[in-house]
Amino acid sequence: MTDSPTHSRAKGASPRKSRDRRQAEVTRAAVDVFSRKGYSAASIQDIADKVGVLKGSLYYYIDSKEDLLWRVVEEVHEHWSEILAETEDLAAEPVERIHAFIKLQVEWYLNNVDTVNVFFREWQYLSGERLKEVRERRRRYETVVRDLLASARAAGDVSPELDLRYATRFVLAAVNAVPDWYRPSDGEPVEAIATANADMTVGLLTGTGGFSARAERS
Amino acid sequence: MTDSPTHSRAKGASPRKSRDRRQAEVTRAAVDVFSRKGYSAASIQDIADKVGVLKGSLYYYIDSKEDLLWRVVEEVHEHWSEILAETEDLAAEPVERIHAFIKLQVEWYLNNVDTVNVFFREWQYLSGERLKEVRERRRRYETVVRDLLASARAAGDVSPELDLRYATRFVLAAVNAVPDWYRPSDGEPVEAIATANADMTVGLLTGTGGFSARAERS
Amino acid sequence: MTDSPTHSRAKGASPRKSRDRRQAEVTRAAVDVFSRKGYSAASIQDIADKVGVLKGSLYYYIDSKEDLLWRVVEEVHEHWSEILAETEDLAAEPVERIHAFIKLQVEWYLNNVDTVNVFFREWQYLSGERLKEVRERRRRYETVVRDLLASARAAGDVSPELDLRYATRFVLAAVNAVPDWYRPSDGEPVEAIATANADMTVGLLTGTGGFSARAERS
Amino acid sequence: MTDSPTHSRAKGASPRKSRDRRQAEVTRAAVDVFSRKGYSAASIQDIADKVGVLKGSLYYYIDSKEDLLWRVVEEVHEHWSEILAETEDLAAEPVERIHAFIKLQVEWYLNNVDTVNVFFREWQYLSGERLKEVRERRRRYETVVRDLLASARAAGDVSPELDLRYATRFVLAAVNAVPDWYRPSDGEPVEAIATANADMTVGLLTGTGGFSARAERS
DNA sequence: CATGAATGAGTTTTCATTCAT
DNA sequence: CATGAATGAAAACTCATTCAT
Repeated sequence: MTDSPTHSRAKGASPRKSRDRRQAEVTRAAVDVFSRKGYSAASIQDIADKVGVLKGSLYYYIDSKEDLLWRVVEEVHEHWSEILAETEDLAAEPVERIHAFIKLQVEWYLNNVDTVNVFFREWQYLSGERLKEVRERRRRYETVVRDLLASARAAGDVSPELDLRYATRFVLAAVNAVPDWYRPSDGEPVEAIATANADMTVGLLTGTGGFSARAERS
Repeated sequence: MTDSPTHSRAKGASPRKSRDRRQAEVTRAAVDVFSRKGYSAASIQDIADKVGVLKGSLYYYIDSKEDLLWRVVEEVHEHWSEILAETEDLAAEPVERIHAFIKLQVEWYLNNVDTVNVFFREWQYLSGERLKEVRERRRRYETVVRDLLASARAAGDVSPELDLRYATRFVLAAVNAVPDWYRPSDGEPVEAIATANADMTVGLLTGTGGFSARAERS
Repeated sequence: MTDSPTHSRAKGASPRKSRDRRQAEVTRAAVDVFSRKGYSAASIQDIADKVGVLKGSLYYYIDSKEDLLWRVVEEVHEHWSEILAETEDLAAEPVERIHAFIKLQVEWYLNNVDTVNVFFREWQYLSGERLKEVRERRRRYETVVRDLLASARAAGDVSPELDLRYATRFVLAAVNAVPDWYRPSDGEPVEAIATANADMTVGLLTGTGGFSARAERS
Repeated sequence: MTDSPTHSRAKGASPRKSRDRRQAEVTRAAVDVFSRKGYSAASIQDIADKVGVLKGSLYYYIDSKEDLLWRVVEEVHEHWSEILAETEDLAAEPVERIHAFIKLQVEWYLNNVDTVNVFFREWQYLSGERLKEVRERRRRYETVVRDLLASARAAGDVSPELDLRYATRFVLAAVNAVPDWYRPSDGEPVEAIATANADMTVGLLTGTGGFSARAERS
């Protein structure tokens, strides 16, 4: 009821920081549990166990289970904002921008496999305003990618007959599918995978090479 | 439509048939509910409501909730068996067999979007022996596809440097992703999508064409 | 709806007899299941399985689950009536009548272990009038046994200080406990056990011998 | 009655103690309900009602219904361990040790009639490892009793012809049967019953007296 | 007689959430 | 901040019983 911050901060960081650290810890635990069990099947208990506090104590950091999912989703949203901005800021030919985009995207996805997997598999369990927001973000994200492709087409780098709808789906599928089969234990360097993927996809779009070429390049 | 094989049943189908019909009805309801809510979040109640019986009555047709998921999974397994057999029986060049395989696969996936989606999203919720079996089936399925690609490589239709692991994943990702974005309401004919997909993927593998070429062919 | 007994009796016994046979079969199955699982834990399904009919079909032979328990109880009741009558009819000294009673009782109990076990363990699950009747029968049974002991005391065969309440309980405990540890597979002849038990108990009452003497006699 | 060991708890006991008290309360309720309805027929609801909490709340204290039964069983197991140790520690003649054992046993059984009744009637509903453990404990318990009798025989206190198997069963039956007919409301002092039972059984074994003698001694 | 199908009330168990201390 | 305790709604599943055919 009465908060005396000075008293409780004898040693260690500020309470603000400590709280943030806890928050992050909780989110990380949620990502881990959700990615292994799935959002619906996971229980608050599982996450509390992972964090090492009692179930009830979690509610100091969250308002609801959905909250936890929302944070995961927000992480991806934020990343999307950044990557789209970065890509747009790039002073380069459309095709190169596309290549950069794919590479960055795959790289981040691979470095955050669990987060990404939870995002793609579970976002539909959000409700109300939040559900609407994910839908909207996804729509915008797709639009940006489509625009990217459109500008490449306008620049004459890809066939003028390219069906944008198909191509967009294809590019996104190629990127999104990666965390589905990626196993960190395989030891393949993230960067190599990302480059290979970008090379290949761009080669596909421009007609300068497909699979057969991939090996030679990498 | 209903044939009464014996004279012993004036009206109504044989109990055997009626039961089978019910069973199928229940499975269909399960596919529908699971695909909309996800296996974990779906309740037996939901399915009973859909079928129009009481919750408890469902258990006349099933042994457990997992049973329902299992049936969905089995449908896909059976289809896989068939399609792999069909593909192998095909007296044709490897590349053509690959093309046929992809086309058949995409076609069936699109005609059974919900079933396929439930399969790919929820199979992990199976337990025990069943879980093992899906894993095993998936492994075998992948092996067959890889062998298909290998024979195309051996026949000289694709670059000898093709990395089979990558290529297999890629082909499967392309095929599996389709039901993810397909909306029957879009009105695109299933066959066209399937052909386009097969054309494109084969083009990719053989290096004879990528996206730019797709539009020209179709 | 229409019963045509003549039609269905082409071969085999009269429908009446066939029905009785079925009834007995059902009761036997019930005894078996109840004695292994306990009345509450046993399901009608278990019994139907054992008989080899569908659950619903059982209800042609019974009105309720309790019915089945009741039949088992009645079997014991009938046996009690018989044995008590037999004992009373015996023209012999009280002590000999007691001896005969115990021997007969143990013998029958051992030949009907399951029935007896179900009776003693489950009678309390009866309800209403039936519950009252078992209580009453048990009371009467005990009274008769007590009277038997009383007459032995009156005849001077046992100490005049014998506490009838104790002695009755003791005799009954000795008799009732037998089916608890008896295993038919042990191969001990029923009659030997019964005689030993009777000898011992009578020896105890009359003070002419206890355990040490048992071995010598048998 | 409640001691507050530290000053940190103005009112109410320590959480540890309070929890233990609740646990005990729950177990007591279970004993009561199980002994009246039988384990299978009793419902978690019944027990929750008795404790005065909601059904779901019970699961804060237990893991499953079987858990409750297990606690009852454990109580008896622990008592057995103690009584067997006490008996073995006794520096006395075998016969006296037997007498002491029976007296202690009957006394405890009578002071814990419900617990004991639940134990003997319901232990078979345990499953898995627990079921095995009860069986093993029962076996060991019987072995110890048999050894007790064997040493009495070796000491020459009982007939060398005593059949140990019979005698063990008999002694146990006599002891175990007591809670079956004991009604606390009858007002008979527990100690008197225990002594009488021990006297009688020992008398039987040694041949120094049976029923007739009991009354004189008590 | 027997079956297949359904019912509906009840069972055990889980779980997100709350809140006084 | 954290805990212990409780809540209450909902989940999966069971089962005695009924009944039209």
